[in-house]
Amino acid sequence: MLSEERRMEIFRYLKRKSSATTEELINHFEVSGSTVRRDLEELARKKLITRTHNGAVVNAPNVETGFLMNYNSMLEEKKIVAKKSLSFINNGDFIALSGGSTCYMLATEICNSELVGLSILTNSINHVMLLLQSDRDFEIILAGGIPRKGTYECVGEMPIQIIRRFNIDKYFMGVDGISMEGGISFNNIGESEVSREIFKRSRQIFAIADHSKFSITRHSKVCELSELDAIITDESNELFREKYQKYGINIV
Amino acid sequence: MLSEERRMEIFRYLKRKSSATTEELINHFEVSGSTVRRDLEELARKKLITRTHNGAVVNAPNVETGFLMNYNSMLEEKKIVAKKSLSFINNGDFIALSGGSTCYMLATEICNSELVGLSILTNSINHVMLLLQSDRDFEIILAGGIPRKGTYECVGEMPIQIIRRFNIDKYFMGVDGISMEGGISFNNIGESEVSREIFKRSRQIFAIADHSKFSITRHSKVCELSELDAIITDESNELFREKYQKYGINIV
DNA sequence: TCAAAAATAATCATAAAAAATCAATAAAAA
DNA sequence: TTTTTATTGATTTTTTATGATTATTTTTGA
Repeated sequence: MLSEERRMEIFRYLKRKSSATTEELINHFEVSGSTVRRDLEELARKKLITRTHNGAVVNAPNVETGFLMNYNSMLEEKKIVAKKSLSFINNGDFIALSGGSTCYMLATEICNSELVGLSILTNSINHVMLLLQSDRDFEIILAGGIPRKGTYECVGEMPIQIIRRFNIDKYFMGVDGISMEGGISFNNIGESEVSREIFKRSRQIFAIADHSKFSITRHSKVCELSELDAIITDESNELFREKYQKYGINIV
Repeated sequence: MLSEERRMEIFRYLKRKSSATTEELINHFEVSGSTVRRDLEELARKKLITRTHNGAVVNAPNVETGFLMNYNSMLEEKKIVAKKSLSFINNGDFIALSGGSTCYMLATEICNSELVGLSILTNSINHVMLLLQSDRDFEIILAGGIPRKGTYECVGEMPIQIIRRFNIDKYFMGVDGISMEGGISFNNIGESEVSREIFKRSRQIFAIADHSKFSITRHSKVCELSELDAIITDESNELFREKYQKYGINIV
């Protein structure tokens, strides 16, 4: 195992368990204490964890930082969600993608798929760059406007005006929070406004999110859970599934 | 196998497996360690992977990766033109940039300048990415629409609608052809249409082009030379200068 | 508060890998 | 063709990662 890989794994391990002792990591990764300590030191330097005397604790993830970094603990989960989402897309569909790394993953999957005749609308510059750089021949529409630093999503009235021109078959919406009370919610007003407009113009709406987004309420609400056609996620968490399905919400 | 081809293969291999040791790559591609290391070095330079002591890890796909603009010819000339153009921009200006590598150079210069309070309108995704990734705080407006493969410029009616909302101080227009008969011309209808709209909405218009663009007529005309405020170029070619100035055209 | 225990930090040796250098070869240009 | 340039692999020097050892610091409990 590469040292960098091991550091990533250690971080994931910590993220899953919230914290761990050095002893535990020594046994689990079968390396010496020196190595574990050096790795923890490195992760702490990157502000991903905080060292304690006999181990380490993960830092609260900063929601706005890191679009898709190597240390993103949900990378694998996002990939699963993206693959699942892909199966809902048919040849010739007119789809919309929200911003965010889960939808970016979906864009990657679309590029690697056999789908043809797709039209793809998005306000995310990232996604457009990816789609353009692929050798695939999709019809791409970039709902431009004021691009946000960090997330590379265009917000404001301009993208909304562009979105109004279209009738969308399926909207794949990467979200920041999913909860019974708060519905689908975002961290940013601008992004939620754009999202709401796409929502209005779409025949089918799929919220896509890894399990870490569940039971989280962010400040900008887009819609109720009951307004979704399905929530596509990675986990067959029976607790969530039961709870949501009781309210007639389709979880895939 | 060509070296560039092998590098791409190595990258694909790494993408599939997320990471690999140098040893592994040596065996798989049947080349020496030196070669593998040089290739990895190159891939790391392009920000596609991260080197580790005994191998490499792919970078999570993010915006910075992959976008490699081809600054083929006239690099130095374009830089000169960009630097000259920069001197026409004042703090607080609302400027527009056309697509193309000369304007991309200008965007680079703007990022490195001391200018403050700029608003920058463009239909080029490239330029927006560059400006967003800098640590500068400009107001950026991306006139989105249908992005063209290869040039990353948005064309069609949508960017035009966005452009109509603004009153622009200065338009820096990278052009494909400059000639007495053909005026300012472009290779692409879509791009020239967008350009014409910016032209109409701008108080001052600067055509920017290295000397290779002179005496060339492309199929899509944007405006007459007499409608320009100045042509900014690299060469003090007395022949051009005299010829153009005789017709009252300002060449800088 | 102090001392024992435990963990960390610092130091060092070693093995492995990478970088630098150089010569041979292949490809491209004159 | 010859000359130049780029690529490659072998050789060496340097750097890095690791675990063992020792010193220092922190924790804990009497």
